Amino acid sequence: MRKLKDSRRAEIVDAALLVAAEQGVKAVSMRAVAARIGLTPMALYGYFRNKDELLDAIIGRMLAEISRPAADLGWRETILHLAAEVRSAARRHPSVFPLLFTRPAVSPSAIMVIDLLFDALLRAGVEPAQVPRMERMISTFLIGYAISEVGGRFSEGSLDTRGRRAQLEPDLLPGHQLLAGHLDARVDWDAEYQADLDGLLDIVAGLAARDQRRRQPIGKP
Amino acid sequence: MRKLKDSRRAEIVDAALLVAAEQGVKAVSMRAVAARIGLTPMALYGYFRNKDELLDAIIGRMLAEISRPAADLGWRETILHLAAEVRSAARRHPSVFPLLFTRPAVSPSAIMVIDLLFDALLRAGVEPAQVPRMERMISTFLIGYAISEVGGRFSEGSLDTRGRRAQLEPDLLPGHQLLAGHLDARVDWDAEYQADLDGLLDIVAGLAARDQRRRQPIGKP
DNA sequence: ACCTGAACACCGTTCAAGT
DNA sequence: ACCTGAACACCGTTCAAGT
Repeated sequence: MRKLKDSRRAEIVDAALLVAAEQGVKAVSMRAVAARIGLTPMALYGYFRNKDELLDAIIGRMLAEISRPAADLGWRETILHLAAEVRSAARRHPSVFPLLFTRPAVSPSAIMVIDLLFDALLRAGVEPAQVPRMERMISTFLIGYAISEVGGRFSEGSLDTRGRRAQLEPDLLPGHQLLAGHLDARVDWDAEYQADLDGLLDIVAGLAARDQRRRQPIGKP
Repeated sequence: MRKLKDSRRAEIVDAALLVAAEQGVKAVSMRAVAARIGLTPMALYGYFRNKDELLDAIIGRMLAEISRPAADLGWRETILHLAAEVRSAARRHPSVFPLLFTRPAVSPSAIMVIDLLFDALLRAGVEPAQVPRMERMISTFLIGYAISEVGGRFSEGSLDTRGRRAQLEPDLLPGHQLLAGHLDARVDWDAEYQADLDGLLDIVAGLAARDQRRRQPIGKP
């Protein structure tokens, strides 16, 4: 039932994703998307109530590419898998990814990721009451990092600016001179992501250990 | 020199900030901003090359409200001060803040914050080579968290969705049931921010301690 | 130096109409 | 059921002109 309607919907979302990839999110207009598949702008309103709903569908489509981690992975490996998937989704859809921070995550695929994180945190031994907080922290980091990497906040321009400042105004702040050599260094994003993520997972592990000690009376191993 | 021009510029940025506060960033158009101070849209092009440059000026204006931490604060307190300032800037300008993640941070006020973080991390004892990475991690968290809080990613809607799902599909994922009671709980953002930030600062402290041990041969206290 | 008017090539969305 | 046409109230930006 309504299979035709669904495939039309998918066709529209695909077209929108293409327009975004080729000309940026700014260029995703009802008119441009419709034109790409030979329709009139008004035809889209049979499938999406308005443009925001179309944008939400694009987000959902992008997150749908995230693969489920194998069920036999440990909690740490599960989170690492999801982190890698989120990051590669961002790299595949750099112009669309920033939309994630702009609207609440309600698509089925977003909820899948959240649920998998919940499950991993519970398996890590984090107290249930702390699990939503930890999930928020981890997903904030995952999305924030990916956006910064693809969206330009850490772009070459800004790094250059920082490095140049260190050379031009050496006594700006005590210690800034010390950093001069490191500010313009080529960044190894993979290594940095890994290191930061390890740090976060250490927080999780530490919290879990503390929670377990509390639940287990002293003396009982 | 060119004092008149500067004050006109400031007047325009103020107007843009007002329009954003009252009707959202979407409503910030050259036409609307100009109209608010009795000008023609074209008059703005004497002060800003285009709309993007006006948006950058808005970001700079918002970050300029961030106060410098007292010079005698410890590294931890310095970072906590900046974190609180960033967060309250986000709460003061919820519609404008998300722009931060959208463009590189090159305004003088953004650079001030970055420099102060650099300085704090050096004082914490973090190896200079690790300082830029740590700064990226902390600022990613600060901005990401603030955007999530004000921008709707953690909005009531999405929390409701998660909680409702736990009740409707109890066997969705093992353990999801355990969380049901916590998903709809009212979130204490202040406490959560504080706790997460403490976790991050612990990473910094841990890294610093390791770096210092390495620089200091064993046996020498 | 600072601003305006008119114009161009776009937007999202509503409504009524077509097949 | 699915789509189109015309219209409305908007955009950013260019160019030439005004004072």
